[in-house]
Amino acid sequence: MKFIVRDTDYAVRALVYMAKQSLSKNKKVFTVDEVVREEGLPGRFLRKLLQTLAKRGLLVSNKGKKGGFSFLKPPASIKLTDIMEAFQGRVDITNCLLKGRPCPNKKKCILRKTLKNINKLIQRELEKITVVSLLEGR
Amino acid sequence: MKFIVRDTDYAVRALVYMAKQSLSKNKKVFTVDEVVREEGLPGRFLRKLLQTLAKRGLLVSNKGKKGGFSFLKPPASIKLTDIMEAFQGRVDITNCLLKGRPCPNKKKCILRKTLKNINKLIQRELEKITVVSLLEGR
DNA sequence: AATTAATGATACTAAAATAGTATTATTAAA
DNA sequence: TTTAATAATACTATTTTAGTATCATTAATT
Repeated sequence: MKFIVRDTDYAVRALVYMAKQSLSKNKKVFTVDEVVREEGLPGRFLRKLLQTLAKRGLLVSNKGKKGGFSFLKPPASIKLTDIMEAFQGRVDITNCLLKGRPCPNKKKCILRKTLKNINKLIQRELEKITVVSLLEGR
Repeated sequence: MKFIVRDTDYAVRALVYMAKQSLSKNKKVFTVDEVVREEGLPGRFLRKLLQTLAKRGLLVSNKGKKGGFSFLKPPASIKLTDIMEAFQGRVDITNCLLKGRPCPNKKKCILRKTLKNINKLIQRELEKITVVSLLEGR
């Protein structure tokens, strides 16, 4: 079950690396190439991901020599859900299918109710996880 | 987020229909064509799905004239998770990616722990849902 | 015995999603 | 002016999804 997509996964790795360097060495600016070297991620692809995070207001980007990406929001305030939303939308496991047509049973569907409740819980739990908590393992 | 795949969705619809007829009219055997007519699902596709359920031991199939599918397990004992497992494996949202390579951080990854706990909870909740509870909406 | 109406098994296929790559433009420092 | 970075956007290969198609088998009916 693909709950966390690859984009999110790669972005998390990049951010955790950046947070680590930022907290331990007070490093501020990171080029895509550096992160790629350290984390072994595909370069052009990661660049696109970091661009997305910049558009989302989690990072700032600076062009030109000495340019790169840095945190706009402090990494302790970046939730896993922020990153997930950037790449896969809000957590939503309540999908019903049936070929585009609306489910004729939406109102009384017990599955839907259950999934909605589970969804809230997932949301709450994932909001507790931040880039820093991922780094520190707690 | 694709939590319930189309196969599962279609299979659930078929089984709920069958359970309804079974409980209200004491109907026992259902052809694919009948279910397709009533539920508007793609025929050849549904046939494959019901075959899978038969292999899984939820249904029995009978070939030939007057053949069709009928419940092996009573519909009140068929859990949503049984159906999901047939088509999408066990509920597992704890996937880590990184291009095939094992995540170097598996042990202390807080995300992994959190997802494992959530996963257990989802499993427990979905096991409460059966074909009959879906039919009755409770 | 032949016909009909059902499933069984398996191969095939079109479309969409995923996971990237490639190219050209822009920008800022040295 | 050169170099080293990101920005934007188009392109592409692979995989997954959502089916369809074909032929075989089986059992009841005639």
